[in-house]
Amino acid sequence: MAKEKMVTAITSMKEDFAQWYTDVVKKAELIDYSSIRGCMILRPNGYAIWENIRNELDRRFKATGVENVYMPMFIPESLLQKEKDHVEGFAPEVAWVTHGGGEKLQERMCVRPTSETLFCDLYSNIVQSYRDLPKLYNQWCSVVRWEKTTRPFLRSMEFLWQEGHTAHATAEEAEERTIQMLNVYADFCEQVLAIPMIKGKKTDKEKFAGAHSTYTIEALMHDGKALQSGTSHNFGDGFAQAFGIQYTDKENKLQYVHQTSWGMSTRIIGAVIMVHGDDSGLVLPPRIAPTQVMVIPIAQKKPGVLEKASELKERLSAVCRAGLDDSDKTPGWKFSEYEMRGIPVRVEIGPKDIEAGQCILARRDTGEKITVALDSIEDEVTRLLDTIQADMLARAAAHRDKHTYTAKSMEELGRIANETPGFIKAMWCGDEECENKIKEEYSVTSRCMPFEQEEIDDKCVCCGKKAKTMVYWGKAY
RNA sequence: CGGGGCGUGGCGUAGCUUGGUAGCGCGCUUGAAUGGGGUUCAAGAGGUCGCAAGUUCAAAUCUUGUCGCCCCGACCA
Repeated sequence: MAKEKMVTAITSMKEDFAQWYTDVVKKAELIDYSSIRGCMILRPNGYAIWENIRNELDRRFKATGVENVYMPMFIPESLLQKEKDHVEGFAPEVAWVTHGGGEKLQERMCVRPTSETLFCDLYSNIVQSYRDLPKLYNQWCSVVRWEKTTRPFLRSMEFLWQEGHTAHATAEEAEERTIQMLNVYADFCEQVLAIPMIKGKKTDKEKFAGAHSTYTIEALMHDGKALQSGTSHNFGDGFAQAFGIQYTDKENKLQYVHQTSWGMSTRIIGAVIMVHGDDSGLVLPPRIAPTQVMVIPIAQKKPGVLEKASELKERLSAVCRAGLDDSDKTPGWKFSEYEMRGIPVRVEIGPKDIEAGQCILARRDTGEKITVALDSIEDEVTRLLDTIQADMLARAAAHRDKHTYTAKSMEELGRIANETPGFIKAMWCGDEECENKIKEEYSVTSRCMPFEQEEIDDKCVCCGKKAKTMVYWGKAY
């Protein structure tokens, strides 16, 4: 009977994946909807995950020499207009400020949809000499895009992210940095979020507005849809020319800088949910979980139980992020609640255990329960958290591999797209016409041209002409 | 922006076709017994039915408008 109640709380993935997703974000109390259209409230459970992501990423950025700054949230229209492709790409989805203090503004300002233009404006002022380079700046902020339809984490009108903006003396250095940051993202996702990524380059059609080239990491969700999880752009000297960012080189010649930008947003939390979650709710990888271990006392009013549980929590706090629920809810209720919230390990301790000098550890990812001696609890929990982290990555990788297909013909590609959602590897001639045709016919888009290429065939899957690259195709969020 | 669905105590809903002033479950509060998978019993508190106009003696119910949310497409991190 208890089980029945649990499954009614969250729609099963199989029944309706979209509804399952919405149920999880709400029931795990990650977000709440706000009274502003398309904007979400990050509640403590959700924001804590973002804080952990931010801390971990920030540490990794700084290890590569990046410094943090903060830019204004408003961009004057004239500044936004400077780079042609960039405006065209973003103009349809910017929010405009037209009045201030009751007065109409002489020049309207947009709320930043991204800050390339502001960074370029800054760089044009502070870069004079080759000695001023490189500039490796990053900012943590929110941006606004006037989206038509929104979903928690995946697409909201305002979202939190980081945007890194760098300026370099040479094209080679810029390209190197672009790839370096893509690798930072991919490593972070695999090691911390336990999400395996496909690294690759976007086709011209899919690249960022104003970019020379865009690199991406792509993940596969449980329902077989792809999610672009982070991007790194090489701008070449396009923005530098538009904004006049020039420096004097060693030969006393004026040169344009070469720039990059790279970003990861709260969208990545959507990936964590959709890669690891199950019908009981969220499943958090230990390294990102705000609470890694929750101690649940059984029969807590019996003498000595709460004291022992509290002592256990204190001991565990020395080796991990531990919590104790001593509320007067029943144990069964607590079990379900913390499963829904995705806490990796649960410790059960009751009178019988105390007498036997042991406790029970339950894994969130597999549901497995083991009995361990209280004496060695720190070691056992530490090891179990590592095991869970590794197993989650392995499972996600196995799922992705199982749902990665190859297609040698349009028919095959179409059949896979319609019947077995996942990544589809297929050869491509490089012609945008073929790319468009595949999208129109099967509503799959090119996810990326992976760094790890395979020669599936020598012909383009669409037109049959000589193939240039292998492309990952898929339905995307 | 197209197509579909939905707004009724905190949450989930019944009532709407055929107008007569709102019922149920969960949750919440208090007390007691429980406690190893959402425990049981008892007593309580809580709603201008999304908003605005209109029709009517009378509107949750009918009409019009409006706002919002969810899902599916087209566009984007």
